[in-house]
Amino acid sequence: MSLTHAPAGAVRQGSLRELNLALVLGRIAAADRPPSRADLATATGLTRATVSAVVEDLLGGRLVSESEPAPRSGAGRPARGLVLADQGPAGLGLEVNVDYLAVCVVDLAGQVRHRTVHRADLRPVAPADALARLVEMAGTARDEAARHDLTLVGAALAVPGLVDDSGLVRLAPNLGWRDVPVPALLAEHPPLIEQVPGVPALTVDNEANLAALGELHSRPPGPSSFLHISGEVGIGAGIVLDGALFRGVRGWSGEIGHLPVHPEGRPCRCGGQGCLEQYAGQEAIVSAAGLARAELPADTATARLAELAEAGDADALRALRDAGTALGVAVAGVVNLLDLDTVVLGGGYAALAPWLCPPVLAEIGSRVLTAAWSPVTVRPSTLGAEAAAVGAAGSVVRRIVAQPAGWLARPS
Amino acid sequence: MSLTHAPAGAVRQGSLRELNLALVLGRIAAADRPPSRADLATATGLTRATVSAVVEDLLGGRLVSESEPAPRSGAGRPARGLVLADQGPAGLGLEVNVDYLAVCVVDLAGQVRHRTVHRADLRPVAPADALARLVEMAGTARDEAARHDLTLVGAALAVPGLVDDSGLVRLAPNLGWRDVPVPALLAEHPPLIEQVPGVPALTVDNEANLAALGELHSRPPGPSSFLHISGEVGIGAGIVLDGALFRGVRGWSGEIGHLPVHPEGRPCRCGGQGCLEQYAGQEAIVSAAGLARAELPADTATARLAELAEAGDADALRALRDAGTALGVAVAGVVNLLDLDTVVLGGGYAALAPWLCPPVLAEIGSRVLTAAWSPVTVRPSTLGAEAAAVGAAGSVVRRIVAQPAGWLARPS
DNA sequence: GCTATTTGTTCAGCGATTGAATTATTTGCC
DNA sequence: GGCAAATAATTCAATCGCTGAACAAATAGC
Repeated sequence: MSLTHAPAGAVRQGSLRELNLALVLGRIAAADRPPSRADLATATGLTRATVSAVVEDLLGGRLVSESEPAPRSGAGRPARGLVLADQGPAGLGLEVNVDYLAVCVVDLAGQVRHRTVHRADLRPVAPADALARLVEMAGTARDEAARHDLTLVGAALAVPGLVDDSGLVRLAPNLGWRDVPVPALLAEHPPLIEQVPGVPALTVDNEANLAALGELHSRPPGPSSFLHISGEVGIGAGIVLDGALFRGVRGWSGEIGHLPVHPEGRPCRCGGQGCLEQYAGQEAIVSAAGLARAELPADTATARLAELAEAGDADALRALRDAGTALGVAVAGVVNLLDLDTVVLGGGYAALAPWLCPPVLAEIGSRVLTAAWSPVTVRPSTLGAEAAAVGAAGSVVRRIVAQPAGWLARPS
Repeated sequence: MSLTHAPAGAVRQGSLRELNLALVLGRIAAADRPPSRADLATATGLTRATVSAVVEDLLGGRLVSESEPAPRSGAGRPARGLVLADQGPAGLGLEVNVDYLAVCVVDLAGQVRHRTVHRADLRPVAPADALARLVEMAGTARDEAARHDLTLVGAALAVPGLVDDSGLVRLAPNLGWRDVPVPALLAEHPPLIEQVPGVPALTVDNEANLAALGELHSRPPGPSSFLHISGEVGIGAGIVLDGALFRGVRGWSGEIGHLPVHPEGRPCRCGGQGCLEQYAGQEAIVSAAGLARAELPADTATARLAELAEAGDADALRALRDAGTALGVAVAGVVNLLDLDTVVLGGGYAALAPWLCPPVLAEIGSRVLTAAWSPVTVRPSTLGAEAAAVGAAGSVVRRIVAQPAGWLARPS
C-alpha cells in the first residue's frame, strides 16, 4: 500500500547508475548465498549487460569480490559468485554507557572485525574524559582495521540519552550528562576517519535506536518492522518500521520507559506518574526481588537475578513476573498502536527473557485486539550486551551499501 | 537522518522520465503559488530544458494547465504559471459509517468537486444493501464528475473497522460488520471507474487512516508527521510519519482506543481492561455527562454535549475533563514513543476540542520527557465531519500525482 | 566428441538529460 | 520611441547509461 516516494532531488543521468549500483550491491548484501551476475539480473530486472557493467564498477571499487568456490553446480558455464568485500570501507562503532565503554569495527558484510570493551563506572567521569578514553580505544581499533585493509569511513556513537540532530547530547540521565556537545569534544582529537561523500564522519544517536539497528541487520535476517526494547536502568525502545529506524520528528522517539502503566502510581523523575520505568526498570526489578542495590554494575545485578530465578527463588520470580506484566501492558499499547508482530527484548532484558516473555505475552493476548488473528512474537535479542556499538558501526557501513557511489567516487 | 532507500525494482532508462514526471508534478502540487518552468528547474535541480520537456508531457496529458494570470511581475519575459488541472483524473471517496453514508469527488488539486451525505442508521442494514446504496450515490457522483470533465480513476472506501490487505473488512464492531468481502460485493455493480495503471480501482481502508490522510493533504499544508485521532463511538488513530500513513505490518495500526489507561479498570469488549475507549469513547463521555443514551445519531449527542459545556453545565464539563485526562494519558504515551509534535483531534472530538485540549495538554506537559524543550500542539481537525471520505478520494488522486506515468500511458 | 545449457561480454541503437546557444517577451532608461 | 538589460522558454548536438541480440566461454551429459 505504500506509495513509492519519488526521490527528493532531481533524477539526473548519473543518478541512474547510482541507483542501480545501490540496487545491485543491496541484493548482494541481502542474499543468503553469493549470487551470480545472472542471478542479480533476474532478481533486479536489469539486463545481464547492465548488471555486468555495474558489477565491474563495484569490483573496481573493491566493494565486492568474486568468491572462488562456485556457489552451485549444474549444466552450463559455472557462475562466479559475488560477495561483499572483506576489505575496503568499514564502520567504527562507539558506545558510552553507564558502566562501560565499547568500540568495535564492522566491515561491509556486517562482520565484527574488532571489538574492545572497557568496564568502568562512567558516572563520575567528565564527558570530555570519557570521550578521550574512547578515542584512545578507537585509535587502536583504527590500527587494527588498517592491518586488515579496512578503512574507517565513519563513526557512530551510542549514548543512553536524548540526542539532538547536531549531535548534542541533551540529556543522559543515568550517565549524568546534560547538554554535552559531543562533536565539538571529539573534534579536539586527531581524526581517525577517511571522509567519504554521503557518509557523515560522526553521528551520535540513542543507544536503544542503534541497538535496534543492530538487530535489524543481524543474520539471519528477521522481520523488517519490530520493536526493540533495551532494558537498562532506563527503558528505551528502537522502533524499526519497514526496514528503517523511526526517529520521530526530533529524533527523540522510543521513550517507552515513560509510558504510563499505572497513571496514578509511583511518581517518576520525568515528572509523570506510574511510568513503566518505575515498574520494569532494572532498579525496580532488582529492589523488588530484594537484592542489595549496592551492586554497581548493572549486568552483575541482572546475572544474579537470572541465577536466582533459575534456582526458583520466589522473590526473584515474583519481581520478574510483575515487571513482565507492567512491560506487557506497555507493549500491548504499542502493538495496538503500531500493529507490530515482533518484539525483541534487548539489553538487560535479553538475559531475563525466559521469565519476562510469558507475562508479556499474556498481556498482549488479552489486550491486543488483533492478537487473535495473528500472533505476536516476543523474543530475546540475538546480539550480545554491546549491541548498540555493533549497531552503530553497522549503521555506517549500511550507508555505503545504500549509496556506494560516494565511496566509488572518492579520490584515491 | 533517513537513508534514501533505493527503489525496489530496477531503474531503467524510462524510469528516469517517470521519476522526473513525478518530481515536477509533485512540486507543482506542493507549491503555494503557480510556479514557472524556471522556478521548477531551480527547485528540482533539473535543467530548464528537461523541465520544459517534462512539463510538455504533463500538459499533453492534461494533468497540468497554464494559469492565465501571470503569477508575478518584474523585468524580463513574464513567466507562465503552472497549476494542477481542474479536469482530468479525479478520485472517488466513499464512506460507510454508523449513522451516515458519504460520497465525494476530489480533483487533482485536492478540491472537493462533489459531495453527498445520506444520514441513516446503518447498523440494521445488511452490508450488501449499504454498499448498494453507496453505489447508487456514487453513480450520481460519476455523472456529476463527467459534467466537469473529470474522470474517476479509482475509489477508496472508508470503514470504521479493521480491514485486510485484500479489502476484507475483518471487524467493524460499531457497525456490526464481520468478514465482509467488500471488493466482491462491489464487483456485482457496474464499474464506475476508468482503470489506470498504478491506481487500484478500489481500496478499502480504516476510517481513521483515511481521515488522517485527508488532514495531511488539507490546505494550508501542516506538519508531515502527526497523530490524528478520530473520536467516534470507538477511538481510532491515523499515524502519519514523514508524510506517509503508517499502516503497520498488517494494516491494523492506530488502535489507540485500546491503549490501557487504567490497567485494572473497567473491562472492555476487546478483552482487556481499562482501555481508553471506556473512558474517552463517545458513549463513555455521553453517559458520564448524564445524557440520555437513547439519542441515536452520534453527532447529535456530540452537539448536545458541546451546547451543555458551552452553557457551563457542570456534569458535561466534568465528563469532558475526565475524558480529556484519559485521552491525555494515552496521547502522552504515544508522544513519548513516537516523538510527534502535533496531535489532531478529529471526528467527534473536533467539536469538543475546546474542552478536551486543556486536560490533554496538561497530561502531555507532565508526562512527556521532551515537552519542556519542544512543545506539542493539540488542535482540532480542519476538515469537517466527512473527513474520511475526503481523505479517501484524496488518496486516489495523490497516487496520480505520485505516479503520473500511469495516467499518461493510458490508451485514450 | 558433440550437443544442450548456462554464464558473461561485446556492441550498435536509443531514450533522456545536459549545456550552450537561440528565441521570445517584458521592464526600465535615455 | 528606441535600446539595453533581464528573465523565460525552446532548440540542438553531445553524452551517458540501459537494452537487446549476438557471441564467446565453460561445463555436464550422452
